[in-house]
Amino acid sequence: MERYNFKTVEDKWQKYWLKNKTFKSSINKNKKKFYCLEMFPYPSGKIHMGHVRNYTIGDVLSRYKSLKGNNVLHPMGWDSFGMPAENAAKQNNLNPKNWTEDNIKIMKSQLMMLGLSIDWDREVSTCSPDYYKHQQKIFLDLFDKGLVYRKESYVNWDPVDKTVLANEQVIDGKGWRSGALVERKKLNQWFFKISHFSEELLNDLNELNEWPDKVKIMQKNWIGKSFGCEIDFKIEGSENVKSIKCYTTRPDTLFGFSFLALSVDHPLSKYYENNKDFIKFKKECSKTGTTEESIAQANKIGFKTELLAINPLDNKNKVPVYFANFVLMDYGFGAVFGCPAHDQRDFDFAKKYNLEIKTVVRPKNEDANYQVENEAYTGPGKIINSKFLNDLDVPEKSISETIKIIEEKKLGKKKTNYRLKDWGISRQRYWGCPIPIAYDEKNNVIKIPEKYLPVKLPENIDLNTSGNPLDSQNEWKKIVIDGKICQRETDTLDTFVDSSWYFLRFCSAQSTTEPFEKSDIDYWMPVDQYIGGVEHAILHLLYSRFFMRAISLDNKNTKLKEPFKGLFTQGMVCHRTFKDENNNWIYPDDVISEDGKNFYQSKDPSKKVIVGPSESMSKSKKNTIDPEKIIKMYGADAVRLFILSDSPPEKDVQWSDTGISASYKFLQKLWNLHEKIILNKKKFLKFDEDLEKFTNQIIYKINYDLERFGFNVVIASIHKIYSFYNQQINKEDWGNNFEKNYVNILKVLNPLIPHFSSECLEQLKQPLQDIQWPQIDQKFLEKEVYNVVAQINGKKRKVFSISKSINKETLIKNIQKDEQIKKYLENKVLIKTIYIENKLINFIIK
RNA sequence: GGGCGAAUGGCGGAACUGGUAGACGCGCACGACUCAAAAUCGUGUUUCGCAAGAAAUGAGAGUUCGAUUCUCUCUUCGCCCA
Repeated sequence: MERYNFKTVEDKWQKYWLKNKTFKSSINKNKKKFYCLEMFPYPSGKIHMGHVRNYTIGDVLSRYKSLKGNNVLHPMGWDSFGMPAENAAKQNNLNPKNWTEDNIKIMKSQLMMLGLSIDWDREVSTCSPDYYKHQQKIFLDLFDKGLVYRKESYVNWDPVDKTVLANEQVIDGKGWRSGALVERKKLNQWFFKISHFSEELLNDLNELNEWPDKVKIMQKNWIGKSFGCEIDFKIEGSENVKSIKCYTTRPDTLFGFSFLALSVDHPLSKYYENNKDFIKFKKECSKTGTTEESIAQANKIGFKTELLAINPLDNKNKVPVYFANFVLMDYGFGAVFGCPAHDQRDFDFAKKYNLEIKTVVRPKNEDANYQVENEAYTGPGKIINSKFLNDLDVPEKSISETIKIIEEKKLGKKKTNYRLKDWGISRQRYWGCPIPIAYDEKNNVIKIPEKYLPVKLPENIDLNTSGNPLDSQNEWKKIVIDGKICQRETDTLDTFVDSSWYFLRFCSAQSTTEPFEKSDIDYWMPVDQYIGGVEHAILHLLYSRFFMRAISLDNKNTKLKEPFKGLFTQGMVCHRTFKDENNNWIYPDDVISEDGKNFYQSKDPSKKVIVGPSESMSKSKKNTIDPEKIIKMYGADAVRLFILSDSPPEKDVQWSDTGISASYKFLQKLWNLHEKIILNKKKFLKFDEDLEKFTNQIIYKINYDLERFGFNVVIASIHKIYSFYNQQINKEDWGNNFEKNYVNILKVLNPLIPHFSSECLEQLKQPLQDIQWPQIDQKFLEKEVYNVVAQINGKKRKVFSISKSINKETLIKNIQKDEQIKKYLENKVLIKTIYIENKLINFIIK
């Protein structure tokens, strides 16, 4: 017998699949299609275990669906624009394009090593002009539909690096690279009008019944629909201003009104442009970041104006008007009324400026003398101190009743508001898709005509300039359109744009003229199963849903709205963390242990290593395991088996060395079993019913578990298969149905350990084209003997093997006569007998 | 602070719509093979108890003949949002 040599076997089949284009997909209307997509990777250098898990899940599913007779589309590409390339290029004096392309080469070869069933003919890379020229077309299409616009907006500005920072590059209010305090700076920027679809994006979540509820709830909260009311506040104390419009979700707290706060960008700010104190205040405000979180955490500051706002429900109630740093121009009208007792921000602000804090809501368990003290009360209760609003239930009645009154008195009107803001897509970066726009001498916006597309990135570029490197590309910026000399837009598109339609491109990856073709997306879309990390639950998925709608809007060819029919979010891959005495992280590779309890540095075994908790693998904590190294050591099938075996796929999995080696050993055992089977020369005479039953039942179970993503349970079943068959081959007579059943088992193994399965099937002279999932014979699924549990007062006392044919009365009688049961029943009164067919009998006695 | 979810042996986890808790794997123990070790194979392995048996699914209550599963309260942890 030979040992299983995974190297030669895996290499052989990977070459075979590539050469035969086994996974090439094309439209076949006679077959049910299945579009399986995993979130494509950013080509950062090497694949990590997270990729291995993600793509293994997708691959098992694709192969399984294919065996089930589906026409499977399983493509792969590269999310290859983005900052890491630009940063790496800066540091190492390289070109981002070369850096990216080198990484793609490495990562592609690594994915090949995993034996994935990918149609590589459809490979796309978002940084390739072949891809982004179509994206520019889509941009112009959305522009024509009025879904793209330009406006002044704030960015995070690093005053030292003189560059715009993404939110995640701002750490504790400082630039991640320079450490400088980040400022808010206004720039003219491009936006997608995602808000046009707010209501639809929210409502249609209800139709996504193959999405995890968790993700739908997150999206719902992100869209943040709220009902409220816009109110006109009359203003005293100024010639210029007669009223200010506010939006509020809590009109019921109007009697607690003690100030009105405006955003520094509110139109009224123009009257204070020459006020030195205001200028100073505005500058102070610019130090607050642009995220909601940073604004919430920032110290609340205000600039008091001479204006007074009048409470629309109580003319005698006149309060000061402030400009305040916590009010955003993007939300409502950039003006809020302050009710300190029932809003924590307002409370903080009122405390600081000594404003009145008037309690108008009491919790249900307090009386009307209740007073808010150390913090705002935002919970439910009843209205107090509010004249005609008193005693209304908060929030059920109070808000709607107040709005009714406000509308009757014509003081304002009901309004729906969304937290979802339009999507800012301008990035002041080089390594992204150029925005196909230019400006003429009068700064008018000019679309770049289609014949000039793609707008390609210039290749020779100095990245070590401050700000956007494209700004200094004077030659590139110049373009003549219809005889007019124009300047190109130098901002590039947010990389989330690239990933918002790549699933469409995969359907027509080869089309040179169109981003995608009607016949292709009619057949392939939507994605039947999308698989990826939960970290993309909001932005990427929401943007893709927006894109599908934006493209479909007024489009004769497609009306599709939801790109992803099914969504699965997998958990992370975790590993223990290690540190040395000086609190430096250490790679698992540099750690040794003999007993699994005490750990030492492999370079210097006298030095102890401190073991930390298991956390998701990350480069910064150095708790990573290199997949390529592991594949080379144990083989792809073993890695696939392990990554699926230890935890359910939606939960985190712990990487363990003993786990992967167990998978490797198990494959050896399977191989030994296979060798014994094919070397056996025995004649098979009789039909073996036990074998037939076992095989049918286990395949039925595996099928059921695969459908529900229970991969870890599937692998438990495979272990059972091994034990069963290993016992079978020690029998004298194997049964004439042995090979048939064994071949079926090998087919079932194919999605999970494809190299191994293909090799075994080939040795048994099985055809390798169009392998079909075995047909289950229902008659072998039925059990003839059941285990029936006998309980006394709900407590298990004995288990009986009962044949199916026996009737209820006889069964109960027989069990009552049983020695062990009898002793419990003696001298007791039998009150009730509960009988569940083929499962249990419960005697209730007293 | 809000939302969502989780908690089961030494460890990862299993248990269909409420019906034998601990499948399967790891680890550990013992045995076989070996001069020995590794590898491999076999047996055992929730806890207490010699046993019969009893207890046990984060804690506490409830519904039920019967609860890991349903309801409520609490604790701890994770994720997302703020």
